[in-house]
Amino acid sequence: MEKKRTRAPSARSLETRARILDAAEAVFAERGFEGASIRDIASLAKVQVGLVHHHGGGKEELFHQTVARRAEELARIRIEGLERIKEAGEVSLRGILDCFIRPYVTLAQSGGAHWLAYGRLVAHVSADPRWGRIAAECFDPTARRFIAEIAALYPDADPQRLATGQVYSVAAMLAFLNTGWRVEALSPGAGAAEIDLLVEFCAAGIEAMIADSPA
Amino acid sequence: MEKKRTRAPSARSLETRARILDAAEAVFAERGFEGASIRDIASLAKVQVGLVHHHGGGKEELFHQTVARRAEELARIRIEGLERIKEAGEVSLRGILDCFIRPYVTLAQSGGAHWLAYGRLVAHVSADPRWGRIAAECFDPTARRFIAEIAALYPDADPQRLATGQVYSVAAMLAFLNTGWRVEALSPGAGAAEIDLLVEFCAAGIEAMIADSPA
DNA sequence: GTCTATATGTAGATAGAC
DNA sequence: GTCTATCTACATATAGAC
Repeated sequence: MEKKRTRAPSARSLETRARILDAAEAVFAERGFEGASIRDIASLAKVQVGLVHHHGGGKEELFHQTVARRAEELARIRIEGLERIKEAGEVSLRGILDCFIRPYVTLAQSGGAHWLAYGRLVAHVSADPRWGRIAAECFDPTARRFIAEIAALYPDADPQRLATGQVYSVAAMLAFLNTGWRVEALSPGAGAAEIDLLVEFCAAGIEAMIADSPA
Repeated sequence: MEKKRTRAPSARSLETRARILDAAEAVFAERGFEGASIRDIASLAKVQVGLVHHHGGGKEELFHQTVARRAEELARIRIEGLERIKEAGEVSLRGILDCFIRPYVTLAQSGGAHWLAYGRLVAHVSADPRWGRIAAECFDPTARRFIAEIAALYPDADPQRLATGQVYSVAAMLAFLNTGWRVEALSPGAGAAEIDLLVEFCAAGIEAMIADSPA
């Protein structure tokens, strides 16, 4: 039985809820699911412990919400970019991968600490099969959309190989985001070049996989 | 002050210690550091809780030992393969990457559940900056050795790009190991082909990165 | 919606007998 | 080295006043 929706939440409630999600994002990202405590999240959000349960609905549900919130925004940006290059008729493997990779990396580098923390959070989700359902819900639809676009470019390629290439590309992107020794040493203009190289790595890898003798 | 070494440990003690490390490996791999409990590890190893502390020396130290144990064996196998192809004069980018990737994947697929669990364990270590020191100690020396070999093949390439390529390759390899939807569907002969494709992805990606305009 | 207080379980670690 | 028993701390979750 679902909770009945009685009334729109107050502005104060919405702001508290956002503060809790922000705090949860930071703490979950830094220490993982089990390492994070509701108390730390409450303290960072400057609310009482009980309020975190009230808004979050338990620790697992809070974790789920934290991952899902930015995933929706990210998916929207990525799909918009994809449709933009399709309308412009500039579809290419590198262009498609760029639409997938660049928004995430750019936001992590210049979009404030939130997106940087989110990168680590996603790394935790990806590293642990336990969160497979969350990953499937939040990330698979967009990933499938991108794989379909690549498949349209290479109609003869084995779809499984394209999917594998996508998985490897996501892994490389997360490694890029979460390997601090690089991002910190970046001079202002270097960021874009780094992204270009990452896209090049993924694109060349995928091309090589599908050029190899088909299964 | 270090503990003084008085006598060789008994066979019984060594076997208990191995059982504890095996159990710790399985539980840490499945639930991560914080999610694992000493009690679960003790229960799986069929020993008392106090014994886990006695042999492991605290939870963090136990985690460290668990990661380090197989890392040493893996490093040895990888380096041996590397020296074998060097003596045979068959050094190539794909050959080097193959020496790095194949032993790990092969062990995970056919070396028993231990190595499969170890793959997940390493994924946890890699995903969390908190374990940077363990990763540096256990994995960096071997990684550096392989980067040096690749650098010798491409003396004009930017060493930083080679290091970046290595990081991406490791990420792709871990993704391959820990993405169950593939391994389970493998027919006996398919495993080798999958490894070839992974090596091809990484090699082509690295080649493309260093072929790009040097910084 | 928010806060105080508390219920209940389990964590890591250790002391001391054998 | 091994096992029993226990210490202390902190976890999640909730009940109930306001």
